[in-house]
Amino acid sequence: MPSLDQFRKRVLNDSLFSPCGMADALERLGFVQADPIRCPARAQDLILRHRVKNYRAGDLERRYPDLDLEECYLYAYGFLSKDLWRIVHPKTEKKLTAEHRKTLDVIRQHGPMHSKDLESHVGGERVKNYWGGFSRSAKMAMETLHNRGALRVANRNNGIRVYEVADEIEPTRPPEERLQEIMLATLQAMGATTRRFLLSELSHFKYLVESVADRRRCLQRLIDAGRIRVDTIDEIEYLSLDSGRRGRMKTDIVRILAPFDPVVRDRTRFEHFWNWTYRFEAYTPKHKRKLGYYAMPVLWRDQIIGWATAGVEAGGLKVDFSYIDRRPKERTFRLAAESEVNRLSEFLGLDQSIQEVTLG
DNA sequence: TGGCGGCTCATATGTCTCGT
DNA sequence: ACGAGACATATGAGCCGCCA
Repeated sequence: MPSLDQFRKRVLNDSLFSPCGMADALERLGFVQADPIRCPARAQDLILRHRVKNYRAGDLERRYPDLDLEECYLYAYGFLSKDLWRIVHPKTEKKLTAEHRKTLDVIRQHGPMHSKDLESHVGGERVKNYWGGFSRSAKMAMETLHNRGALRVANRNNGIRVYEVADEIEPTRPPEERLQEIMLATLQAMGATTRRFLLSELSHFKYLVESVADRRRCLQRLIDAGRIRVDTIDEIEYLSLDSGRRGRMKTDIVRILAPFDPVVRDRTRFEHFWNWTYRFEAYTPKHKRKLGYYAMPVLWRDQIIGWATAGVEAGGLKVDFSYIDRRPKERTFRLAAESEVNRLSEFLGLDQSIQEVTLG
């Protein structure tokens, strides 16, 4: 069995592969989580900039229509291949309501549509949304139909979805196999994780396999068949896919990671790896925050040493670093941190001459 | 026409309780 | 002990309408 140190390096290496072309990176990840908060950029962009050569904020949104991608809920909302999308869908066979059928007809007639344009056809009352705020009913209908697989996101306009009618999908494989494919894809995207985390992340796939016990058995069969590898580190059992690639960890690199980066997402694994509790506090009340609205973990070599917050002020990037323990003393750290801030600035298309960095 | 207020869109995690 | 489900929580950007 590998030591914690070896295992952590392997997980980082697998996830933070050398930057390549967009299509290759998307294939290697298989899924990229989306989040709309821009502080300083959307989660999908922050995730991809470490893995795609010369990535600029917004590239995924711009290239989405050509990349044969879909937006869909896997273990979270995000971007995935059409193949994987066809495994997630179709969902339950429940009949659509009259309102939903009408919505679908209108979009079929008019082609790709913005929820604003739909309002004139099906009305747009103000209704309570899933988040407790308010949305227009036309928008809600589109969201429901998208979730059911009847609509797809054609593209985004300034981050706002434009929907079109999706091709009807026939279930090609038995539900147990579909769930197993979803499990493998999730492991590929997230990297090593525990049975418990994987099963809880995928618990909404009840429409494929109803009971927890059966879902657990689906997972066990993958392990027994040797398709999932098991490592026990400090008595914690981790499941992962064997990528077969053994690159060497790039040395002397500082990386500012998104709150939903695959390296960060499993908070329990994060805690085990670095013995520090990271929290995403955008949705915690201001007075209870400890790290900040959108604190991003900072990886130095293979250690998480603290967090950074970033924002744009007067056209320039402003980054503040904070440390769990203390700032690494080496000069190489300062250079690497400055170089990461420059990369972030370039990715955002900002003027580097008005940049402000507080290294702490 | 410039500025401002207000609304909408985008979406997440963490914690608690209750039932098995 | 664990899973399900309810509930609470935030803010930047863009757009529209209104008024000075």
